[in-house]
Amino acid sequence: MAQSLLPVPATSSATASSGPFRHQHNYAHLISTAATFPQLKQIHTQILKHQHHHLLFHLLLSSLSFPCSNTYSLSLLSAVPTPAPNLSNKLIKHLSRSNDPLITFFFFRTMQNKAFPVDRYSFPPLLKAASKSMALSEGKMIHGLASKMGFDFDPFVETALVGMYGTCGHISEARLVFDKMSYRDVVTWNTMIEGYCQLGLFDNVVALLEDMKSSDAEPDERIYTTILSACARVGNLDVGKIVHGLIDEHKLVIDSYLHSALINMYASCGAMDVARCLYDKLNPVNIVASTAMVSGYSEAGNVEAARLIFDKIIDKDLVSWSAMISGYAESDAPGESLRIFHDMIKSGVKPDQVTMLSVISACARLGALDQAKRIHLLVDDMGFGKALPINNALIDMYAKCGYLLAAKEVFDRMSRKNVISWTSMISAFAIHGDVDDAMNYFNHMKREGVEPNWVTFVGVLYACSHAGLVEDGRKVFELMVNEYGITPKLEHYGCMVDLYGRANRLRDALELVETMPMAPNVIIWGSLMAACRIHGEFELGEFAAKRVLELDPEHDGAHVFLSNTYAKEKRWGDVGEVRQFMKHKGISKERGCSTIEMDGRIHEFLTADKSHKETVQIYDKLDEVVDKIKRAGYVPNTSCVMVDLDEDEKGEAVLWHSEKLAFCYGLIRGERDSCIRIIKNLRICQDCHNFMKLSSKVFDKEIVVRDRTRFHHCKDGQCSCRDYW
DNA sequence: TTAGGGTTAG
Repeated sequence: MAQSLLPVPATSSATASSGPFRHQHNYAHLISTAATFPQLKQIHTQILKHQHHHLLFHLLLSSLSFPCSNTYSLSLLSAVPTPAPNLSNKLIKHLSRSNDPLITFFFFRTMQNKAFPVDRYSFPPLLKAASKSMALSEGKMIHGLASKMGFDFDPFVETALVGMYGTCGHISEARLVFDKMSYRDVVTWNTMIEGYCQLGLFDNVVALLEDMKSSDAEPDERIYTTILSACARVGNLDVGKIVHGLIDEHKLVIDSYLHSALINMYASCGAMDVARCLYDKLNPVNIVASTAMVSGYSEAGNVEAARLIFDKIIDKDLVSWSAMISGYAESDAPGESLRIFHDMIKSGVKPDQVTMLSVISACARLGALDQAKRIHLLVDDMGFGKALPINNALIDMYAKCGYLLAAKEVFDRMSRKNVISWTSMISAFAIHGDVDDAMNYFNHMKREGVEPNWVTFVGVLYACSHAGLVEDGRKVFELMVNEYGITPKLEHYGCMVDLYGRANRLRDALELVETMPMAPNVIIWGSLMAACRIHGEFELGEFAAKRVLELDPEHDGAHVFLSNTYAKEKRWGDVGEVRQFMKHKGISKERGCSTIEMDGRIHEFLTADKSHKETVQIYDKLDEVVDKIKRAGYVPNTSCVMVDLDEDEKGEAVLWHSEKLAFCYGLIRGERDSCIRIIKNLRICQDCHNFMKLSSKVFDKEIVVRDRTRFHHCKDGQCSCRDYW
């Protein structure tokens, strides 16, 4: 769009006697309406020409609203005559509210050198600037100056000090100032409470609310809004309910802020029923409350409900779009996340870095490499290519799209790396079964002085587990506890149980489950159960499956495991009971689903799927593939199928697994491609694994399959997992 | 019209 020009260009014939620059009020108007930085500079030229130097101060204020003009503004500051105190303070306030409040102190130093007036009104905005930029040392400096000038007993200054110390995390110093105050109003109380809220010190918050009762100040809706927002952030439903109770008790008027804060608190704490009830009473709804509902539903795993609310938001803003994009990115429908993202672009709302993090994460989940590459280019175009969190996400994305080399390239090109970068890379090696590099990078990061955190250890243990390195895993676990002082979490125990289980050390696995300091969850029992299936330990497996069902009565895997186990042992009564229960509850084995990306589109195949428009060719190709690999030694392995089908049925059930269909489609459409990439929702079965290995040799293709937990790179008849998975 | 406090994602 063309930028509006000045009414009369500075190079025109406008002089002191004619045109818009003749009168001072015209300057004032021009300064306030200047739309571009060059326009402002033109006005500057005219001001100097006509010697209206007292207008330079207005010009200075105005120049602050243009980005990247700090040097210019500072030079203006050196030239302006000393203003009245109110104007001087206006400048400080302006600076403190800018996007880069830290510059306030550069300007303030110049102002002091030029002997600009400083009075008690100067201090609150100066302290605000320190808070906003978390600049404790600047804040202390201002505190010192306030004391020197005798303003540190002004209630406004004191409140600002409480705010500054609170924001900078020095809560006891904030409290010290607070306690010494002779007069506290509701804002002071709120500022102190906010400090405690930021640190999640809710006991202090509740105590302070209690103290307020014996003070002159009554808690108002703003205080409650502050607390509710903090409760929402950390998911503290208990205190949130207490606050809700107090609001009702005091019959406070619930304005839209407070109403939205209540909705947000309940939604963030997962209490969607209450949130919904409040939301339905909110009239008119507002974008904040609606966005809170979108996030709440998404987090609760109910993206459909989130979408219904999202669709009704009239003027969607960056936050609401991003909430929906993030909701889908973490759901089972990451493709929808990308579609919404494109809608957002079309609607003209500009994504920010955080939106892009969700989009990258959606790509990672989707595993679609071409999409991923396009998003990477887009992120670079948007200027986010150097941002650390973006690069960390890109590492994860490429790794999960099966392109380990690209992940490593991103990592190598990063000028700054943090623990997340290293951890992402270690986890990348882990899911690709490259335990040596996972270990190398782990040692390398330590040499670089980057301290591993609990997530790093999950990655390293995961790598050990996938490679069956029991002793190494044990050593890493001990290192974590003894040398890094990290208390093992459920995730670490999960890795260890998996490690022992897969390595057929089921007794060790069970012992760990029974002695770990917290209650094992479904994943842990499920992992033990899976290990028992692999190693044919049906008695222990039955025990584990029953523990799984205690925690999740509708767990499909446990029911299937029990049913198969009972059938193997010819306990037909038990088989019938399990089947009956599953039928009654509508539980069935999760249907296998594989996707393959072709010509920029994602093609999805379910087990025995016949809905694809090239179904006939795909099944023909399947017959052809089976013929060819049989000559290379392929023998169908039906051990993963429900055991009471007859052998023919079993053969077909295995033959039509979704990854085989996706592979055949890849063969048909990607003749020239040397690599076929498939994403599968479940673990790959023995038969498909063998099928892929042999196909990689017979058709001379690299086949990359991502299953629920790891990658299989099949080439020349071998798999990177070395058949251990 | 010279100063201090509130809501949404990651």
